Amino acid sequence: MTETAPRPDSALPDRPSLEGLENKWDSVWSEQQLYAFDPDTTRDQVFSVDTPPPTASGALHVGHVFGYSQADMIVRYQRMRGKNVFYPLGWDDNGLPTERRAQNYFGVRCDPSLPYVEDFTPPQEGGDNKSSKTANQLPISRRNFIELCERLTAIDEKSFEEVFRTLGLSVDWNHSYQTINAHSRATSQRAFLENLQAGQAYQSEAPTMWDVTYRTAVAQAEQEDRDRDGAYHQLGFTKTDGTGESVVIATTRPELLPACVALVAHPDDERYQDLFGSTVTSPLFGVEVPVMAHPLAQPDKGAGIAMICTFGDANDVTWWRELELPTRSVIGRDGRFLPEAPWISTQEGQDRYAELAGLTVFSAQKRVVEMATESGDLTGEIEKISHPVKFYENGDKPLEYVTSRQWYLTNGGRDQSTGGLRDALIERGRELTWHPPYMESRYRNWVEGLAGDWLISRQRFFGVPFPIWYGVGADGETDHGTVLTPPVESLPIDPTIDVPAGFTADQRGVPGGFVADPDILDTWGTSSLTPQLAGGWNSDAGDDGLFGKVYPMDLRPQGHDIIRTWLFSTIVRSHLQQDSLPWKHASINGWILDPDRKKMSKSKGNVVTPIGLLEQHGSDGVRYWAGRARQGVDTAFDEGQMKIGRRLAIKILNASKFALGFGAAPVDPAGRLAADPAAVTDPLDRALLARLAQVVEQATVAFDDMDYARSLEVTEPFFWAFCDDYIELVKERAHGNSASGEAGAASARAALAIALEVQLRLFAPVIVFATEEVWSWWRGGSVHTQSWPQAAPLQDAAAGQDAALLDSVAQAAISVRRIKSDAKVSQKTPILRVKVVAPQTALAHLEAAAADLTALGRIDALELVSGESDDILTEDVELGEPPVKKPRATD
RNA sequence: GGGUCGUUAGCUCAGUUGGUCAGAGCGCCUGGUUUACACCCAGGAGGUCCCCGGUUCAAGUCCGGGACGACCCACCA
Repeated sequence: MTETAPRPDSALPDRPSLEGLENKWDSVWSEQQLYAFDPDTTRDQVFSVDTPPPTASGALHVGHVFGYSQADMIVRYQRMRGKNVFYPLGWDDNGLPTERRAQNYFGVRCDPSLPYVEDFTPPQEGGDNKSSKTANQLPISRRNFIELCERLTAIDEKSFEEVFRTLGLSVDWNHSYQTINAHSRATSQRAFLENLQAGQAYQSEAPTMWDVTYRTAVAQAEQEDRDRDGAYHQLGFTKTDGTGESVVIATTRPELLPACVALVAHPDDERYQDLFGSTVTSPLFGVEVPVMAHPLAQPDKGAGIAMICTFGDANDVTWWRELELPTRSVIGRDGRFLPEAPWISTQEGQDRYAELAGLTVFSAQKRVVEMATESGDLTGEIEKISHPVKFYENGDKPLEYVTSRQWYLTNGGRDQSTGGLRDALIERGRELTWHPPYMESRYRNWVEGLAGDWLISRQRFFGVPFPIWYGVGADGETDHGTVLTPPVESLPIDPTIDVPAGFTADQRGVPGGFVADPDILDTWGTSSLTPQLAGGWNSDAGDDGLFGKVYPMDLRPQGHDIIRTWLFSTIVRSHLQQDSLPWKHASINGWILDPDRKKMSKSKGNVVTPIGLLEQHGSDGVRYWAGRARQGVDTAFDEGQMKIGRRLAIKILNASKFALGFGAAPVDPAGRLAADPAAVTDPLDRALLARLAQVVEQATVAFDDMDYARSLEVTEPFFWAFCDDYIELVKERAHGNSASGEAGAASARAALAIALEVQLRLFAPVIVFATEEVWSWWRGGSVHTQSWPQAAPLQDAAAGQDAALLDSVAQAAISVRRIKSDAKVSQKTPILRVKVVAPQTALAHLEAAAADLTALGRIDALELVSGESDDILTEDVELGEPPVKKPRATD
């Protein structure tokens, strides 16, 4: 690019302003395709970013703005370092949030039994209230429902993109993707089929955590604990040795009494030694169950002896499996008691169970307690407690264990052997470079604590269907052992519509035919593949294809709250699929806390929507707030910081206008700097460039470690000193009003141009709009595609001048200014005479810059003398008359 | 119960490998209509660096113990 001299003053705006810069520059960047990935490239030239796609359903959170801004700073730095940046941003529109939003927005709900309706018009559009009551929603077919979901996500994604553009994210929108579109569905299905073939995906009929509201299985990563009130109920079981003695157990789930399959105590518990191997009968239902020993039983909990039911909690599952107990399920998929309990052999027991059939868990508990109170089997006090209960993170009823056939993907939870999958995944965590490094331990903790493989099937509608069918036997029963798969070329498929090879549509569901797997994949089952989705693994995977040029990605930016979910599941998929890490670096951003140090979240009603902030403080102001926060550190929501950022952006505009207004600087023949370094002859000017070289070095070291905050932290104070001290000092000289004449003016103008241009580059990753605006006043192209500044040319221009000169002069300036502040007179007041006392080293500096210092202080007679103190002091001051004040316009 | 992070000025936070590290901004106080900027400028006051030990010539900084706060995980009979 050819260097251009600063344009004449007329090119500079009279009153520069931040208003409207976002729209102005977003349009230009978009039109010029400034952030477009260049496909003609090799992997080593590329810096690729795998951003977790946001869920476009619902409100955009200020946390998005925070984290995405930070990632964008790292990306912009890499672009300026000459990398060919691959920075797509997709939309995670696959899954439950979209379903729920579509239900509210259109006033519908999915009923898969209904037929598809052509040209369907939903009962409402734009609803957002609490019309989610099922009764008010129109039931529609699955296909109609999915069409509405897709319509809604298109609307939402458009508005999100507007916000991100306004924020100044340097995303290549040409490479945007959706996790529910055909390419993503095909990719997800192909990955699953390959997992299936490799034995990494398997089906199993087992007790799983089940949400009775959504009627779907729920994976470990989607569960959370909530404190709920409960109570210990003491129930007496009767010994069968003829003594009629009772064994009292304590339970918080008395309603599960009919599902009891055994009692269990610790093998070393002396109180129960005689009972092990014997049997007891349950109260109310009279079912005979064995008393068994197992080390998991805790002598100090409850009564020290527990009833095992199928299933109340994770211990029940363990005991049931390890003690090889029968299954007696009482709770159905709708959370209500099942109609029959055939293992109950007494008529009295059957009559009592009949009262429970069809009841919810809550009602059944009430009824069982009543019955046990009447019969006298409930003994002692009911002890109320508060205890943690597992919930689906989106649900409002406790999870229940339900036995069902589900699909699992290996994730190390069951392979804890040395050198097994779990170890391999922990090792992947070590390979990844974490920013900040301590975040790795969160990953490791989670992997080490996994209780089982990844349950990836969901009994929902809007999502990626399992691309499989099962054979139907001659008896009409589904044969889950016969899994029929489609060829990869046919993906994506919907097995409820498409037909497996070798069958015809009329064989669906008939003996000897086939039946579709009715489930969809966990939304993480697709969103864990974002590097593959964005990188074109399933469409452009050859050595010369896109995937070979961008994968593994360089950077994964995300919040620490989704390390255990998104980050982990993505590592699992890449490990299984590509035998590699999905990315080299993970940059982990913190959370936004409200002023009370609580996490900001929708449910707490303290969420601030970002668009208003961007308008009020300017995108540069908001980005500055994000840029001051370090990676991984939870950060207070602080509009004060945004105001400071806005002030900085305005200052950049004003200072630039001023620095460029002194007239044209000599052109650098070598073209490496904004002006001719040979013209920089004044010691003060050289000291400025020497200091700036140090700043460039520090900022570069910081950014190489992805530490945008540190870079900003060294750049910002330099800039303020540049404005308040340096510019003030050289003002007169730059105008040519100095004894040094034209040579002195040329030196100042060159130094101003060089320093300003370098600072614009240093600020560009953070303050994207104001820097671009200034750049456009006098330079060609965009600041965002310039190279990151280098220290060496600045050092050369400084010609060995010690940067400390700048500090000495700044200190002297403070002393001189203090004279007038203390005297409470205007800084314009002349100083007739002053003696400045400085240590020997500083004295030489002051002598070199004496002319600029006298201009700054309006000093007539300046005497520089050597002193003992380390400080720079003033003596023998004689102030002149303050300038005449103009009379005020009023009063 | 296990793990991780934090505690520095009224507030929000920097303080690399122990040696100008007692810092910045905001807020506060005192001044200034200074032709780049009143969305400004100049000057100033403010701190037992959570506590207790230890290592060292020297400790916000390293080690041990503790307190408080935040988050993740586990426990749910």
